[in-house]
Amino acid sequence: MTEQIQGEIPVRTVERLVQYRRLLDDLSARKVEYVHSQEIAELAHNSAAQVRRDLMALGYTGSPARGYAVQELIARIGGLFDKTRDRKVALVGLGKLGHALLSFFALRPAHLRIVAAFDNDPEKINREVGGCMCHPVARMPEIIAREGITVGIIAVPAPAAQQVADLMVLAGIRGFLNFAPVPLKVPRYAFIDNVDIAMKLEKVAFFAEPAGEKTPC
Amino acid sequence: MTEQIQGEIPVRTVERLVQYRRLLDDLSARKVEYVHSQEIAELAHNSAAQVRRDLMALGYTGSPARGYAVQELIARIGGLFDKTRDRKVALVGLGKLGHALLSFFALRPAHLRIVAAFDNDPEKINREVGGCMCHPVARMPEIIAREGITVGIIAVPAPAAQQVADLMVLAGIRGFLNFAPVPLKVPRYAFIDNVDIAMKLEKVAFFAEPAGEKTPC
DNA sequence: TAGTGTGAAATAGTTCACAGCC
DNA sequence: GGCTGTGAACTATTTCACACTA
Repeated sequence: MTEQIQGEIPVRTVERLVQYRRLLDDLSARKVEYVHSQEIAELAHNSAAQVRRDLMALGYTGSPARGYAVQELIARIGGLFDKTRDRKVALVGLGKLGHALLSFFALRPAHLRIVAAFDNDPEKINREVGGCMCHPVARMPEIIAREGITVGIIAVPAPAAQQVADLMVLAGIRGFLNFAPVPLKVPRYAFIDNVDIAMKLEKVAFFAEPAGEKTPC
Repeated sequence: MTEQIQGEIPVRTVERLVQYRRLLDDLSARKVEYVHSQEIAELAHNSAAQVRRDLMALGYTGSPARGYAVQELIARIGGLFDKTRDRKVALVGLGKLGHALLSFFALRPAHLRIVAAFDNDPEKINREVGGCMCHPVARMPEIIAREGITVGIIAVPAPAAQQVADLMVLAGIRGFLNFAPVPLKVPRYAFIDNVDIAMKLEKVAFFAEPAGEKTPC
């Protein structure tokens, strides 16, 4: 919907590869050496054909007899994401959500670090929040440029989101993760993905049929 | 991917309708009475044909001359989501993310209330967190059944997620919003949607091309 | 005459099916 | 014999195009 592709690998495939990597790390920890598309498919809840397609996108080819070498696959996927290794991330908006994201991302994808946070609340400015200095939004262009940040997380209220996004584009951000519940306009060469949590919850509530008081299969 | 449809309205359409409702509320606040598909399309960043299709799903038909009546549309979309009005929500997992979600949802979709939170951390049990009592996971079935909760948010670490989901299904939850980075298995009659924030960030980083230091259009 | 409703075309994405290999 | 790689079929979703209406 709001995702402009620019690589040759489809967005969906990349999503699944991230997922596969987790599964493979898990298998690797359990000393599994080879794995078949079927097994990955079951773990990831999709079809074996899909898995094969996705893995083919890596240019890695498995052997019919033993399947795919776990270590090799991890290396391939790691190689693909290697270019994201030194990407720095900026977070704008230190409300409840921004706060949570900050502490959340402090741990999870180890190779992506939030190196700067921005907010306009005087209470927060120039104080360290979750291991990260909070700067005023006005200093954003300067700091983003200096640090060479290319990825930005938008966690500001909806009315401010577009303005913030524009600033970030100008400052050099090329990838956006937008938590504000509005669609943002960014240039074609930037990539944006939206996470609309409130919408997701409404959707889930909508499709949750309480009538169906069936017993589990 | 992990979304099992059971209504007659496509999932994507529901997502967009939630979005449209926000836009319409906005227009309504600005005393706009009629709106054309074109205008909604521009605000929502998609095509006019798409908007017309989506609105047709409501069974509401606009007039060529004036377009769609804003109030009427709001009423229709409201009517569609009316069945979600009294849905109660349970949150499992009061880590950083769970905490943020709790305070986030305390405000946002006013008609969906988190009425119970669960965690196994003795530090949190039986204390009020963000206006909501935190109970031990063991009491989940009892409380969910008593309160008639049908929607659940899973914000526990990945290894515990499936187990928690199973418990919730047994307790009567029929809609899941899963923040754990693992695909969960739920019965066909339950609806599940995943929000994998870490994956999203990796994706954005992957597609953010710092090379493209082009000037904005 | 601009804008709607909708069939038809186009496109994207997923699954099927089978040749080839180990 | 079972599994991979891949063209072909299929499905879902979006866009196009145009008759129709206020």
